[in-house]
Order: sequence, then C-alpha cells, then structure tokens
Amino acid sequence: MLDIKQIRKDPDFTKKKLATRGIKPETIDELLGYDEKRRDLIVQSESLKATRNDVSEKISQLKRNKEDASDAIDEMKQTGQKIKALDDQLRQIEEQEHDLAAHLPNIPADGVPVSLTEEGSVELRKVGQIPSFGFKPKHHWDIGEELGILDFERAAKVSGSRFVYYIGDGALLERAVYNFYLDQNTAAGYQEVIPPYMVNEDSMYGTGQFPKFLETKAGYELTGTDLTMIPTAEVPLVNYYRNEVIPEEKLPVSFTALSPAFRSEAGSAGRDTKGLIRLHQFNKVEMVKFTKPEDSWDALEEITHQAEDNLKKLGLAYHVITLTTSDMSFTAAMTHDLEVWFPAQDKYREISSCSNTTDFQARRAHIQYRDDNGKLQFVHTLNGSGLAVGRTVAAILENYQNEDGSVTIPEVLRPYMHGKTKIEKQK
RNA sequence: GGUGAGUUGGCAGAGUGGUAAUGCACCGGACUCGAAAUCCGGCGAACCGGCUAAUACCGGCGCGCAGGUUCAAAUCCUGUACUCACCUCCA
Repeated sequence: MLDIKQIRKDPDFTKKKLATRGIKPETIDELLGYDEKRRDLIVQSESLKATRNDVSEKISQLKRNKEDASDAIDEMKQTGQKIKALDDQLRQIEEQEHDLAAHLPNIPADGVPVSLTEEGSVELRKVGQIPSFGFKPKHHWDIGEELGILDFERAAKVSGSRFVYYIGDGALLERAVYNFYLDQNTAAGYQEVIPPYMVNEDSMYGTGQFPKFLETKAGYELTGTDLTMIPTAEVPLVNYYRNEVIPEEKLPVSFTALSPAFRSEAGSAGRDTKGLIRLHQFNKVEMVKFTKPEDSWDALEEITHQAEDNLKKLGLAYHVITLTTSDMSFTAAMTHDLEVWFPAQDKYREISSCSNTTDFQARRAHIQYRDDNGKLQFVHTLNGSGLAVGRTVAAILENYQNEDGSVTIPEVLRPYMHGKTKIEKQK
C-alpha cells in the first residue's frame, strides 16, 4: 500500500514512477479525486459531530436539572440523520478509494530497469562454469523417470497434471536439498520457522497477494473458510508480526522456513508442462527479513548473497539479474532474480527471487517499530527464496548427469544422503 | 464441536444509557547539597481531519472487531474473532 499523504504531496512523482509499471496517470488523478471528496466529507461530518457532542452535553445538564430538553432533542434528531447520511457517503468513497489504492503496485526504486515488458532486465553477474557434456544432456524429467526417482504419471492419476511423486533416492535428494538450505541459512543467522501452511484473508492481503490473487484465481482458497493454501512461506512469515510493534532492539529480524507452496498456475497453460519446473505444489526454503528503513538496501544485497552462496556450494552455474519495472512482483521496489543453468534447455531458469518491498507490505500489514524519538514507523520487509527446492533438484539432475544415466551427488549433499555419491537406477 | 468466563492506556484495574475513575509507570514542579520518600500539577488510549514552520493548537474517533437501537452507547441488542477453563474428540 502506498502512502496517500505522499501521493497527495507529490502526485507527479507517483505518476511518473507508476507509469513505468503500466499504471495510467489518470488512475492517480482518480485516486486523488476520491481522497479530496473523502476529506471534504470528513470535515462536514466532524463539524456536525462536534455540535452533537456540545448539545448532548446540554441535554444531559437539562435532564439532570429536571428541565425540558425536547427542543434540543428534536434538533439533534435531524443532526443525527445528517451525520448518518454523510457517513454513508463517506464509507462509499472510502471503499472506492481503498479499492483503487489496494491495486497500485509499489514504487520502483531508482536503478530498476524501466521497461513495460520483462525484456530489459539487467545482468549483474554471472557465476560458475557452465558444464559441457560429451553427449547430449537429457531433460531432468527423462533422467528422473528413467532412474525411477520421479513419477509424474501416477501423480497425474492421483492428483492431476503438475504434480509429482518423489521416490526413493529422489525423495532423499529433495530432503537433502532442503535440509542443506535450512542449515546454511540458520548458520548465516536466519531463525528457522515452521509456519502454518494455510492463512486467512487478512494475511493474504497483508503481503499483497490479495486482492489480485482472487481476481486472477492464482491461489487455492478453501471452500467454506477464509483460508488459503500458502503460495509461499513469505505470507505466514511476514504476517508473523502483522498489527504489531517490533521492539527496536530485535531488528533486523531474519526468518527462514521450509514450506510447500501451492499455486494454481492459472494462465500458465502450455508453459513448462513437463518436469519439476512448474507444479501446483512444490517445496521452497524461504528467507524473510524485517529491517529499519535505512537498512533495507543492504539487507537486499545480503539476502541475495545468501541465496547465491547456497547455489555456489552446490556447484551450479547461475547468473543474477535485476528485474524490470514491469516484471517485478506487485509488492517489490526492487527484485534480484537468480537463474540457474539448465543444460538440456540450454538456458538459465529462475530459481530464486529476492525483493525489497520497502514499507509496502508493512503498511498493509501494520508492522511498525518505535524509532529513537519514540515515534512509530513502518519497518521494511524483504523476502527471498533460499531456494526453490524442486527446481534445485531438477538443476542437479541435469547438471550432474552422467552418460550412463546416473547422477553424481554434489559433494555438500552427500552427508545428507548417507554418504551416497551417485544416484543409480532404482530396483 | 459443546458450555461458561473474559477482552478497557505501557501495565494493573473500576465503570449496566449522559460522554472513560484510580493505582503503578512516565513528564514537570516543590522540598533536598543531591537522591529516595512525600506533596502539587500534568501527560498518556496504534489513528483521522482542519490549520500549520510545528511532533504546537482545535476537532473527530477511540473500551477486541463489525453492525444495530437511541438526542446520547464502554454500558442495551445482533453477529463475529481471539484468550482462558471444563467437557467432547484426536495425531
């Protein structure tokens, strides 16, 4: 949520910045129109309320003195009706203003590449050696099925498309990857959390999924409840402090959590229909930070480097890009994506997304702290995948495949896999 | 799932239709060499709006949340969330 006072103060700045995200300037004018009307109604309503308070005091005195107060009461009957009418109008305007404001994305930070498409992202760095093979590398889904460690067919029977069973060493590998990530992140100072996997509407709104999620049917809501299956652990982690004041000495707060992520992938028909890349349910180790405003940009670098460290230790080649104004998520002021190399696809694919959402989520979720002057301020929130587990498994299968169809296990994962060095065809 | 109790400032805690006591804490003052104690005074309920140089001043709102009744609601009515206790169920 943007600060309406800030928009009021400098509408042109807001218009210019949001135009880079495809928001028309007229939308801001419309919003300010509602805002002006709203404040006008408040002035009218409140002056009547002030009168009502005065007269009520008089009525109270008259009654106490056993005098007649019927004139004043009659007068107040009318005032009461006027107030009610004004407040009804006010409520409508507020709703319209809020509906509009709730759909405005965060203001992109300076340095974010401006583009109305995903084209134009900036590559910050390229890390690791892209592997070369003396044979034609296979796709991870072929490797997985041939080894007997991934079963998409039975998952389709039991659940539908975009689901998977991990079997045997496949399950072990998945578990090794997320335990490795959790250990790495906690060693770096992130506190491990196991959050709820279903959250209520206020939480979905707080982190900015709602209302757009509802309109695009991007999530899984549970019928007859106000619960939604989490699309990312970011939601329960950030909402942990919703409607709270975080004691200053606790900042920065850093959380990491493994959770499944549930996504309907509406609108993704035909994209990544095979393999582990795009599923309705996948595991992800998430990182979330709460910081003071002045610390959030350093924190974005820190969280990105933490994600990168994990990939480096796995020996996977990747690059880091800064997303364009239009490619960033709704809540982000800046986003760095990590994309890992997939040999069979001959390209980099997203495996982590690290964002500074500045005070955008904190405003929606009312997460504050008291500054040195004792004043309440909104914190800044950040989130980053550290990292997507299923996509990591896919990347390992492809990058560590051998000509005989087996897959070498990255060294750092071997302690998590009973010392195993290789995955071979399951019996 | 059932029954009952509860939800009021930073904390404790009164208030069953007339516009939020009191105590602790906090701030200012008196007393004191200074502090404590004591005394006097005051502030204080995430917020919103007006006027502004202003965190000053004025007003509104504000008693878990949302509605309703009323000239007037912490108080009455309806719905709802959460907490606690007991029961039921259960990994």
